[in-house]
Amino acid sequence: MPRRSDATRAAILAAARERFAADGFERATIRAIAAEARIDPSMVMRYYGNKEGLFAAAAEFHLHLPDLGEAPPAEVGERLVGHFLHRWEQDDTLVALLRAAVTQESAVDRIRAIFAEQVGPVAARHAPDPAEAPARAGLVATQMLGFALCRYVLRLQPVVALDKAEAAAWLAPTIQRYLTATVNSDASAADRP
Amino acid sequence: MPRRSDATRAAILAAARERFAADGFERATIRAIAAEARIDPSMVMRYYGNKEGLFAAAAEFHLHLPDLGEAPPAEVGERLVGHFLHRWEQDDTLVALLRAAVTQESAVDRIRAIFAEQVGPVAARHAPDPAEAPARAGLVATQMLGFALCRYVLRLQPVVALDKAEAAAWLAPTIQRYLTATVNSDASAADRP
DNA sequence: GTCTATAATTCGATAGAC
DNA sequence: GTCTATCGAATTATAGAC
Repeated sequence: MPRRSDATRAAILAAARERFAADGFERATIRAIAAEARIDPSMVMRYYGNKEGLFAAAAEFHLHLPDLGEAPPAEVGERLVGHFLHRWEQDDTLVALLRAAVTQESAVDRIRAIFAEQVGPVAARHAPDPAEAPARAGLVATQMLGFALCRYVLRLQPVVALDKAEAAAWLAPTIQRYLTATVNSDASAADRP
Repeated sequence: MPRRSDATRAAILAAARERFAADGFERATIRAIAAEARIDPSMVMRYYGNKEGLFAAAAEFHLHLPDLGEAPPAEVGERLVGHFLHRWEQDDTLVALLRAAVTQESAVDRIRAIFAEQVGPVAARHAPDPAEAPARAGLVATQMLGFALCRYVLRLQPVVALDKAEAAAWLAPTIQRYLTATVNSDASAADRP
């Protein structure tokens, strides 16, 4: 049953995501979050106990990956990259997680879980050997999180300048290889004109 | 001319790199850095003015990339990846930069400069069109910084478990393609068995 | 050069009136 | 549920004795 305070709670979480994403865990103050939500700081404590609890609630995140089980194997990389690029711009949660992960172990745990539970199965479905799924999901993480880091946190100009189609064209073959390539196959494919 | 206090300054910088790398900019306190350097906290202030100045001094970083001008074009990715993997384990500076970049704009500037000034020329030398060098260096940054993030900061188990040879085998073709591939060439090369 | 003492902030968290 | 007032802790930074 919806509580009367649900609107307030939602406003707090939205403000928290915004501040955590923009400033990181340490610099985002409860006072600033409360101000942005136009609410009293003590309400935040009342609802979420402490700053860590607030972050945990704000950093709830699902990739909502589509079912790639029926996708043509050759298009898995492309579809996964497309979904990632789209998902990041829906809200600030992943950027907040990324920024907070530097000092908050709970943020790291969340990111770990996302790739293990949400990307892992995709890797298990498409890897030559399902036992390699964790390693392949990890490699996907290095590229996708690295892209998000450079684009949204570090704001490296050449990376920010890429539009989504360009970014997808560069990243999709990488992800495709991490998910499906046999070790050392195609290791030098890129060299051929 | 070397000052008498140079040994002290070096000890402070080494301790600073260690604490910044382990805890990030906010959580690494001047007190803790001074304690690790076995020196009085006020000395740190005396030498470096403030925490920001200390960080700037500690985050001086050079990749020391070898000259890849004479390298076989097909091996540029492999060599660059090998050098990166080796360089990270020499000291904590890059990890410190990565951790601090979340809240310190000066750390971001440093990272930007590293890729623009140190990786950019490699890209300019080997890209089909030198005008694309910044974009290609940026793509290299997404993968190499993403790998460092997952391995040293987030410590994702499957990524930590890779030994250097395995990591290089996976990453080298990616970097090779970002540096040298014509757009859309080899986009589906990884699909072939 | 080195250390003590402390100023000046800032923030998370709590107590309690209404 | 909401707000005021404030505590207590931690930190950067400074002033000044030795």
